Amino acid sequence: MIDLGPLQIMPGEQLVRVRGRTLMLSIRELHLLIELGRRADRIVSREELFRLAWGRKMRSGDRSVDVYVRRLRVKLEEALPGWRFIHTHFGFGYRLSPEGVPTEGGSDPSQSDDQPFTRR
Amino acid sequence: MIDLGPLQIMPGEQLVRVRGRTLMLSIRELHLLIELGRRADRIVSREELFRLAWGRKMRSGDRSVDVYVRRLRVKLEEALPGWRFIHTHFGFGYRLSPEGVPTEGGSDPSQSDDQPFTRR
DNA sequence: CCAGCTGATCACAGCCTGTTCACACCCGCG
DNA sequence: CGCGGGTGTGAACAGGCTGTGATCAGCTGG
Repeated sequence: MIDLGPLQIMPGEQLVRVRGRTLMLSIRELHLLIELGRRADRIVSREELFRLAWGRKMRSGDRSVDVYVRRLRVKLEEALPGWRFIHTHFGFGYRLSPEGVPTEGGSDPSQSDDQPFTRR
Repeated sequence: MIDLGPLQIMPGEQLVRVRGRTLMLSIRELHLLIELGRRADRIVSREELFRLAWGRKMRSGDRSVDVYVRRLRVKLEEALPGWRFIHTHFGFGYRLSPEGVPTEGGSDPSQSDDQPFTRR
């Protein structure tokens, strides 16, 4: 199991939990998140992400990864308002790492940091 | 990995961390910082820095290095208020070496408030 | 056959970045 | 003290890269 603060990814169980609550994800969304999770805190290129989650080579110009990242962001934001999980590295790819916001009644710092100190 | 106190440069991962938090840098900023890091504590001329980070010869009069040094300074200051990393050597070039805010050195009454906690 | 969902693509808007300028500021030197 | 050149900064630009909403077709269960 991959434990990322409030986010828990269980590849074996084929499910993801946020604060104990199971996230409803489609198979693609799930695989994408799992692969991102396996490389948490590291930058993963679109090509590699596609190869990992789709199992085949990405055709140049394919925006599928972007679209699914978007969908994951929506669902994650919905599950944990104010947190940011998937970070864009312009020209490189994406990186998964939980960043909570300090403006939460009760706060849940877990193990990661909070406060993204650079725009975006 | 290049470990410079609170600053960790990971050329392989294509990312830089400050106190464990990932710094959001553009490709140029990243390469420039990496090359500076590889020569930490040594003075590197603009020409060499440009050649290393841009991969080609610097045209005379090109201010790119200055501009990117500036941007790096802003992001580093933002990530670690009060610290100084990139030092200018007039007529020679730049040198990277982390220096925590010196509470000595004489006059510095205006900005005595360097570390506002650990950023909530 | 219909309704609901999901994967795959598009097209367009908007953001980010690498470059260049222009001008203020600072340094060493005569 | 006045210079001339080096350095610090803020902005403007053109393009490429991403974010996003919508559309379409294939499946599946009812």
